[in-house]
Formats: sequence, structure tokens, C-alpha cells
Amino acid sequence: MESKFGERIRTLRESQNLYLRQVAPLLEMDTAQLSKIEKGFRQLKKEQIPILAKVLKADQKELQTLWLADQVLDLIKDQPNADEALKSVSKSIKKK
Amino acid sequence: MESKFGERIRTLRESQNLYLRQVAPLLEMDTAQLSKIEKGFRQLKKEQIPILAKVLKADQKELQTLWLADQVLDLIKDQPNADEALKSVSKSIKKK
DNA sequence: CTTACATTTGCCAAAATTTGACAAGTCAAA
DNA sequence: TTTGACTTGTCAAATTTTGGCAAATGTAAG
Repeated sequence: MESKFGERIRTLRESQNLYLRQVAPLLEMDTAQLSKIEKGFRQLKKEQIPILAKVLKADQKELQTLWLADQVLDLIKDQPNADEALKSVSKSIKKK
Repeated sequence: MESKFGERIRTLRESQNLYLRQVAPLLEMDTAQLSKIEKGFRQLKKEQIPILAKVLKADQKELQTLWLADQVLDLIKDQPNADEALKSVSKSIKKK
């Protein structure tokens, strides 16, 4: 599946010697779900990012960025003209 | 709602003096749906872009790019760090 | 004002997708 | 061969998206 966000939170979790079993309940899910999230098979709800950032003592902004990049990547994968579309989007948001 | 894709196909349709009633059946939908698509309340299925490009004598690549940009824009709107996430995605796809 | 016709809007149920929960599975260490 | 961490598969529930219809709106003509 491939997920930068998932890889990152797994690294963070492991570096703090936390088990899925310990983290999952704080996000109100079971270990199976969190495992899938770390492997990129499921998405964490964006509202849960701040909670996870706190639990993992991570920078919330970093996780939000990784999370969003994963979503975008998933959307555009296999799409033609993806790079051009991205450029145009970048312009659009700068105009806001 | 705001949709570059919708605005574009409406312009194309009108410039050729076609009615929703004439175009919608070619996409196997009713006028209400196509109206919503042009106004950005609904999304055209990406598989239908080539059909529409042909009907409207438009450049398929142009429509695909507009369509994808709309999808991305919808995904990232109101998200923090959107520009940073986009940058990172651009890098990712160049590595493929 | 009435008709005609293009478009829009609102609503609801059907279809599709995502999610949550659980059970069973793998794997490594002891 | 037992234990504990993690993974995988399945299935129904929940959520989101879609399709279709009917009624509303807008506009131009008669």
C-alpha cells in the first residue's frame, strides 16, 4: 500500500517502545485497525491526528502534512497529467 | 461550489449551442445531474471524460487536468499545510 | 397573463465505499 | 509449546455518493 504517514507513526511508536495494544485504545480503536493504518490500508480520521501527535510526542503539523500528502497521492495515482494538475492547484491556493 | 471543470464544460457546451438535454443522454444521465456537474455539486466519473471531450470537441487532456485539479482542490480545501503537502507530493510523483 | 422550454433545486432511495469489530492467523522469543 | 505482538480476512453497520424524479425557477414569445 505504501504510506508515509503510516511509516512515520510506526517509527515514532516503536522508538518509544509502545505497543499497538497501548496506543490503539487512546484512539478508540483496536490493534487490528491501527496496524492497518500504519501499513496504509486504512486512513486515520484527520480529527484524530492531534491525539496521536500528543501520544507519540510528535509534531502535529508534521503528521498533518504527511497525512494530507498521502491522501493526495492516493487520489492522483495512476491519473494522467497529475503533475500539471498539482501545479494548477498550488497556484489556486496561493490566491486565497 | 466552484469547479473549473464544470465552468469549462459549460462554456464549451454553450459555445456550441448545445442544451443539457442534448448532452446528458450521451453520458447516460439526466439534465439535472449534468447541471449539477457543471455547477460543481457533483463529480463526473473520470471514465466519462473521454466521451464528453468527444461530444464537446474538446481536448481530452485539458479536461482530465481540470477534473483532477478540482478533485485535489476539494480534498485539500480547509486543510492546514496544504501547500507543503502538495510540494511533497510533486516530488514523490517525479520519482516514479 | 399563459405557454414553452431550458435549467435548477430538493428530496429520497439505491448503490457504492468505508469503517468497526471480531476471530483466526503468522511470527519470534523464551 | 506457550505467550504476546502484530497481521489478515471477513462481514455487517455506518457513511457517502449517486441516480432519478418532481417541482421550482427563469426567460422569452405570443
